Amino acid sequence: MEASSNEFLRGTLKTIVLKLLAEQGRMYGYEITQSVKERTSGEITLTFGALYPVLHKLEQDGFLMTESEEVDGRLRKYYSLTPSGNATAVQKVSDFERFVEAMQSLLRPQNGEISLAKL
Amino acid sequence: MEASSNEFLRGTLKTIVLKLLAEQGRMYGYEITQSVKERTSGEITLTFGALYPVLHKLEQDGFLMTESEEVDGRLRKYYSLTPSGNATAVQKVSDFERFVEAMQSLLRPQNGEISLAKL
DNA sequence: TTTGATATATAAAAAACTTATATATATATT
DNA sequence: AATATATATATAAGTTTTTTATATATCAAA
Repeated sequence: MEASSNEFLRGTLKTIVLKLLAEQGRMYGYEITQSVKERTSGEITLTFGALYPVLHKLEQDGFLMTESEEVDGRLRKYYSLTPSGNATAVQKVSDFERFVEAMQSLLRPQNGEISLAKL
Repeated sequence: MEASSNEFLRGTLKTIVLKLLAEQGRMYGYEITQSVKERTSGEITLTFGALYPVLHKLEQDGFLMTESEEVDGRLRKYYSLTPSGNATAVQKVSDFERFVEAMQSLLRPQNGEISLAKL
């Protein structure tokens, strides 16, 4: 019953994180994984081993800032966007949309394929 | 003037190659790079360093078969799909479309963002 | 003759991701 | 009381994928 690890996720992780933070203001790591799972009906699952390194990298690069809070005796590390993180979020979402359009022009059925599908 | 290397291309290379071969019947490496560049108006550019290893890998995995031909004194290695390659092509294109739908549900502007964009 | 287009290929390095592991608290179940 | 599950972050080892650089070779055009 495991959601098969998605090869297409490669390269989109930063975009997802930046976009969710742009939208939500601030989130903590665990919350991001849950949010992605829910909103995609389980289609996309972020693993912690992938997420945390990405969060640290984005922080290093000056796109994110953090504040730690103790909630119910557990530590939460909230991430939010810096101004340059915000700009990058906008850019990356737009880049992804352009990429998908380019992919559609490759993956759209061409000439002969339609008739085959009609059989 | 270089097309900036596209991070989103990660993980989609095999899908692109399989789909083009499913559509065109047979192609050689160089032809694949040119076709992708043209059809995406330069948006997606496959590098040879990435393409050839992928072609070899797909051949190893039994998805592609090859025939070499000499054309104008130069060697061309034509690739075409095996039956399992054909099935994989169909599967991967469908997987990619599902992935894009999932991504849309993450990247679509939510609640507050629309009004911000309207300012 | 040298540049650009055509054509394939590999090796070294970097980047990204998976899998496994570690730690710790709270709640629900047996 | 013990165990499992959910919450929460983190890192290390290993694999895969991709980038960048390099090598080889023919043909056509400037």
